Amino acid sequence: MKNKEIAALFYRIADALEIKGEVAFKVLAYRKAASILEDLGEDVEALADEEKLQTVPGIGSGIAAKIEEYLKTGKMKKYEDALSGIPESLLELLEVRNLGAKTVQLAHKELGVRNLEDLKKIIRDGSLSALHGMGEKRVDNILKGIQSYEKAQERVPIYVALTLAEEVLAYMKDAPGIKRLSAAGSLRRMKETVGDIDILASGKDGASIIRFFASHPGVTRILAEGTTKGSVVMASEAGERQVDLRIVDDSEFGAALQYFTGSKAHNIKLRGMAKDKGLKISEYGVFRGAKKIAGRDEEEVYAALGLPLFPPEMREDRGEIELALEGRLPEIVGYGDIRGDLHVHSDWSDGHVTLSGLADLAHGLGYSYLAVCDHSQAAKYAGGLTPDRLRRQMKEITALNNKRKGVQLLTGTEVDILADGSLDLPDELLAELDVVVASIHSGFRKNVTARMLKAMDNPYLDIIGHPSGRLISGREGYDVDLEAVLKGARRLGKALELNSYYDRLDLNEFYLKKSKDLGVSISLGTDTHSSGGLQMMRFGVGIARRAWLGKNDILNCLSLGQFKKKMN
DNA sequence: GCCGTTTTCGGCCCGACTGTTTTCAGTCG
Repeated sequence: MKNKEIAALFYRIADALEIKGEVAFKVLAYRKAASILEDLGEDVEALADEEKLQTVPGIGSGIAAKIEEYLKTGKMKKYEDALSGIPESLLELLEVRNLGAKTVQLAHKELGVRNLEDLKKIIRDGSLSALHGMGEKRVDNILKGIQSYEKAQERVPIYVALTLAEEVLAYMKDAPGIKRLSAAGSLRRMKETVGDIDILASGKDGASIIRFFASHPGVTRILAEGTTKGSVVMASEAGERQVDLRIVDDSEFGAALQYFTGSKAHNIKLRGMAKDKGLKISEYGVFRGAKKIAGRDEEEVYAALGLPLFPPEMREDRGEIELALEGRLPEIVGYGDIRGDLHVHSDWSDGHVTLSGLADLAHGLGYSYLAVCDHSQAAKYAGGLTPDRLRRQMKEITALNNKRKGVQLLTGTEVDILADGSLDLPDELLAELDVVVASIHSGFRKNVTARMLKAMDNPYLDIIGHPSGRLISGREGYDVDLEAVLKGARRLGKALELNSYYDRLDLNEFYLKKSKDLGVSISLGTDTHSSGGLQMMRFGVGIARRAWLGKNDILNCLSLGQFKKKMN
């Protein structure tokens, strides 16, 4: 797939044009096209082959032609034109906070700045502050921007962000005069990775609330401390994170929450709609002329535009607004709809929790079942189970189930898909298990698609585990044609896993959406190895919601009875 | 550059803050 590659080109064209002072809307159009390509579930090359590029909103004739040119020739003339006279190293300066295109252009033209080192030099020697419109404070702010840029604030996995945010939210409950409090931004939309953490609060005395915020013991640096906005840097599990707090009046909380939750694309579409209706929408409310007609709750804000309250996870401008206008917004799975966990390891292989310990944890979450899926023998590094040991484990599970009420442990395995596509346990044993998850754990580049398809031919296989094999923190994943796997799963009536461990979230939201469209069932499993692992289910559900999955698309929304029937 | 049941031209989301200004440009979210 060349989606990301082409998106990167468009981002750079946008940056270069912006520095050159091109009309803002053109720059915006390139940037929008880039972000659409990045998020596109489909292969841009396939779209181009079918001459369907222009059916994607945001891609018009101009961009489509450039994509086709690049696919055909490996070059894009517009890219070369845009970048001419602009050193590539200049583009990255736009990443520096408090430094925008205008200033970059000025520094480049007047002082010959070509990169970050040049920029630092002209700040040191005072030549930047001598330029028109550049005072001491502006230069000072740019310097601060450089410092934080050099600390490289990359996006972190949702788990890291949510853990930190929930800690801050708990702390902020005791802030003076605080009324309502919520996380916002991509965190609230449950994106798989999060940049800055945005928190919104309502209350009367903004200044003292923000003072309270800034004196949180985990704060390592205060970036801004005003009366409506505070911004700090805090330590987290994955290095430093910026946390922003906004304070609004309680009567504006809904409008502000809607606004700061985004996404940007979703909000822009809403604003356009509002305008067509003669309304204006901002973070302070919905207005007809000077009269405010909504703002207290998000529901009220959406209702003023004739729209239902969208779950935050759906607010991406991927067609949700249009569907809602037709009254066809799908009902998506809720966090409380999960009845069990379908991928859990015990201390029989490489997990740390005993079988009864797992049952206790599941009981605590209100589950009615939990599938014990330890590794099979080929996974020697993980203490995989031989057929004999698995039989013994099955006996112990049965005994445990007879002893206790409430949660049922299901017998299962996460069996390796071997090099030839066969499974690492004999069929007659697989036949006795309640749940068979099959995964690739070795040979990531060797015939993965064919092996998965062959594995699915096995009548006892129920679920393909972590089908793409990617790790969000870095590993690319298998060399696999997921489209073919999806189609195979549909043909053979198999389910695919949404591995809900935060660093996997695999399948990702785009293939989940495709699975839903094809009618392929999805199984949520946390791949738990430790006592905290079962808590990862919320990330899986969050991603499932982002993919618009409903209860009926997910195996573990079934009751125990329904599930067992389906597995037979 | 994109887009269109008022448009194929003329719009394109909105507001705050900051710093630099004599009324506004740049940057950010």
